[in-house]
Parts: sequence; structure tokens; C-alpha cells
Amino acid sequence: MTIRIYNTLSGKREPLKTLEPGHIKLYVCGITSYDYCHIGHARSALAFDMIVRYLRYRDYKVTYVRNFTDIDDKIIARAKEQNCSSDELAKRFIDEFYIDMDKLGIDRPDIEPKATDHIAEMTEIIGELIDKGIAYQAGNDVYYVVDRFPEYGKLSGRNLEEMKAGARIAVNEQKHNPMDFVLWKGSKPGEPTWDSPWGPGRPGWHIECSAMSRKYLGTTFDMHGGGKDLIFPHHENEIAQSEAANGKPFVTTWVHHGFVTIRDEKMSKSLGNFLTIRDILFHYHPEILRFFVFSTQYRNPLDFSESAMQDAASGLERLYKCVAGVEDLDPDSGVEEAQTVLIDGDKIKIGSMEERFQNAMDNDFNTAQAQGIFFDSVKAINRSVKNLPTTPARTDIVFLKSGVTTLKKLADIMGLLREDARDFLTAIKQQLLSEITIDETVINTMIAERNQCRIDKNWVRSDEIRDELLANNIELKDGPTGTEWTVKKS
RNA sequence: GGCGGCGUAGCCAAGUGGCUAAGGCAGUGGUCUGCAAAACCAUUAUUCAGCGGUUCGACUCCGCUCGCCGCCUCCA
Repeated sequence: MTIRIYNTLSGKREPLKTLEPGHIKLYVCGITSYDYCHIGHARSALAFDMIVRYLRYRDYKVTYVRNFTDIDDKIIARAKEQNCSSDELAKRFIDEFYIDMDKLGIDRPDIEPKATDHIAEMTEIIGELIDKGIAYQAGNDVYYVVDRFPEYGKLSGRNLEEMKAGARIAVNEQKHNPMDFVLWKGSKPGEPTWDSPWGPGRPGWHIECSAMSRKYLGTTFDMHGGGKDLIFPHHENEIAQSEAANGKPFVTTWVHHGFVTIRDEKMSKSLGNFLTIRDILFHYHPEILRFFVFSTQYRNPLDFSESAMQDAASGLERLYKCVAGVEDLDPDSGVEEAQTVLIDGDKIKIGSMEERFQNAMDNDFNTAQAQGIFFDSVKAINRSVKNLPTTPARTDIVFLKSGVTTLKKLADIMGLLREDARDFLTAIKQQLLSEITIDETVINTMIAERNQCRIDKNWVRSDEIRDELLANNIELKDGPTGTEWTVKKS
């Protein structure tokens, strides 16, 4: 099977092709660091983390570059508000970004260039564009001549005439054409500034990525990613800059992920409807957020809500409970001579898990379908464990344990089931416990009293205690090894 | 207005023209249990926004209508 990926450039799912056999060069647009990251940023980082991990699992070598935009109008404005330098502000939020990424268990890309470290590479490209007559200096700024790039609009499916007609961009006297975009901005007093052949200034946003991708991945590379909102103008402009400067195709496959929405509206700072990553991680285990993010295919919108997070938590718990159950099985309790009790249908489901997972993931990284396969396999594993006799066949135990090993290996590609199952279930319990009023020692005292009542067959009092605990969101579970309790989700 | 996407059960969500429309959450019935809970079993879409068309056959392709969303300005 080959991996098929939706390419924004062609509008179709295409078999993955690489310029060098077995090697994928990937560039992803990272954050502009001027504030804490919200869940939308988390989705972006998670999506490409999953993609890179899957490609590596499929034996591709991946060179993954993700940049930081650390110079930009918003950074300058925010730094002014906070009375610090834009450099300090950008550095601070890069540190905060790493804190969030580490908590989410996201691997670092291979290369993480910062815009301010690559000014020379940017002025070099701008110079090349000016030499080719594709850029012009106007006042202290340098602009790109959109009319000189005939393929402008090929990524976003627009044409220049329509865009000019509907242009909503503020009129800028300096520009020859309203669609021309800035490559170099002359500096205003008090702004960070770098020297250039066109006077002191700073780079425009789009040129960063053209310069840094060329430095680290070459003039033509395999894959470029980002959010759907970057298709126009950012990625369109990158193509225009890079292809005009290099005279070569820029990127083979463009990968764009969907937004996180709240009540079906895009999460954004201007609407004020965003939640930061740390807001979420305050209430939920990081794997719950990951599970939630991967419950939908990466290109579709993902609507955030408390109830969706609760559903995700319940689902993930189900997976962990299965793992815990199988890990509790003692291989020494199995005997060679016992007959298998596994039914064929379950054996097939468990045995084909990896192949089915690959089919789902090969189809444009369909994590939603892949999660379905996890659950389908878990159902088969749970059913098999349930049917195990007191002296089970050793082969059955070995088979189920290998099923769980496979499950964990595959789930790890989405960053799931990385924790020890018992620890995870305990951590979830503690998290929920911290949000209610009852104390753990009180619970244990009440359980002890209830168990005495149960021995005495005082069912009335025993049920009273259980109801009391339930009123405090504590649910009891009487098992062969004693009474366990869980915090009921409200 | 231009361009793009989406509309599948109470909610979420797969489904790359053809075997019984995955899976999760929630619900209901059963097994287990003193009763519960968990787990397991069973069950929940004659139907895929609506209407036409292509086809031997369409949730899947085409057209129109309705509804929602995004981009066109910084944006993951």
C-alpha cells in the first residue's frame, strides 16, 4: 500500500512521492511568538507531529523544519504595551511554547530556525528578485510585483483579476499594484531594525519562509504544511517568491489542516473565543487533548466543547482499562495443555489490527478511522479476556499480550497510551478528585464502614453510605479484590 | 460578490460506485452482583440535508436548491 495525501495544490489525494527515495523534506509554518498558544496551535503542532511519526514508522527518513516568526508587527506592538523589547517578548513566548509542547509530548522538529537569525538569507532572495525585475523599491520598502508571476493564485485557486476587483486591502500609495506584497519594510523610529541595501528595516512575513526553507531544505522540497488560513496569502506568496527567485518548482505537496472551532466558529484572538493550551491542560490530561484532536481527520474542522472533551476522556479511559486488564494477566498462570478459548473473529480482529491501522493512516492520515480500529480491537481483546478460564492456555495469554503491545505501539504514533495504564487511571482519578470537595481519607473511612455493614448484611446502611458517596460524585465498585471507587464525571 | 469546504443515528465521527452504512460517547435490555458499578453480550440510521440526473448499481460522480463554515486583511 502506498500513502496517499491530500495536496492543496492539486485538490486531490495523491500517492506520496519524494524527490529523493525514502526521504521527505518537510517545512511547517510555526508560530508568531507574542502570546501563549491556543488549542489551534496545539492542533497544528499535533497534526504534524503525528504525520512525521507516521512517516517515520513507515520507514521514511523525514527532515522536519518548523520556524519561529520572532519579528513582526504584532510582536512589536505587544512589546511596546509590555515595555520590553520585541526580542525579549519573542524569546519569552518561545520558552512558553516549549513548555506547552513538552507537556503535550510533541517531539521537537529537526531544525527550528528563527526569522531574526536569517536576515541575510532574506535580503539575498530579495536582491535576486530585484535583479530579475520581480521586485521594486518604493520609498523605504521593497515590494513583489505580482503581475510578473503568471502562476500567482495557483495554490488558492484565485486569479489576479478577481482579486484586484474585490481587493479589501488598504490602498498604499507606494505600491504599483494593490496586490503587490511587501518583502522589506523600512523601519519606523523605535522599531527593531537591520541593515539592507534598501536602507534599515525588517523583513516582511512571507519572505522568511522562502529564505529559511531554501537554506535548510533546498530550492525544491517535498512537503510544506500549515493551517488552512495560511493558504492565502502566505503560502501563495511563498510560492511566488521562491519560484521566481529560484526558477524551479517550490514544493511538491501542500498539506493544510483544519481549524479548531468553538460553537462552529473559528477560534481566534479577534473573536476572543480562544482557549490556551494551558487552560486545557489545567483540567485535562494531555493525552485527552491528543485523543480529542485525533478523533477527527486533520483536514476537517474540530469543534471544541467541554462535552467533547468528556467524551474523549471516556474513550481514552476505555483504551487504558483494556491495557491495564491485559497487563494484569500473569503469563505463568497459562498452561501449555489448555485449549484456546479465543474465537476466530476476535483473533482475526486483533491479528489484523496493524494492517487495518496502516490502511486508515495511509489514506491521508485518517486518525479518526484509526481510532475506530483501536476500539474495535479493544472490544475483541476485552471479550477474550472475559472468556479466559481460571487456567487459560498460555498461547492465549501470549496472544492477548502481544495484541496490547501492538495497540500501544500504534497508539504511540498519535502520542496515546504512553503512560503506564495504572498510573494514568490513577492520575485521572486524582484530577477529578481535586475538583470536588470530598477528601480521600473520608472516602476510605466510609468504604471501610460500608464493608463492615456488608459483612453484617446490613444492606440498608451499606446502601446509604453508597448513596452518600454518590451524592459527592464518588462511585463504588465492589470487586473480588475489595471495593474500588471512581470519581463520577459530572 | 469571488473562491473553497461541510451537511451521515440524541451527540461526535469513518465510509477511495457494488458484500450486513466502522467506531466512540450517551441511552435501553440482559449476564454478573445482596442491590449497584465496572466489564461483557445484545440493541439504537430500509437510510446518508432536499430535489433531479448519469449508471446494471450512488452516501460516494454531475446539476440545482436549502443550511452552516472558512479564505479573500494579521491568523494554526
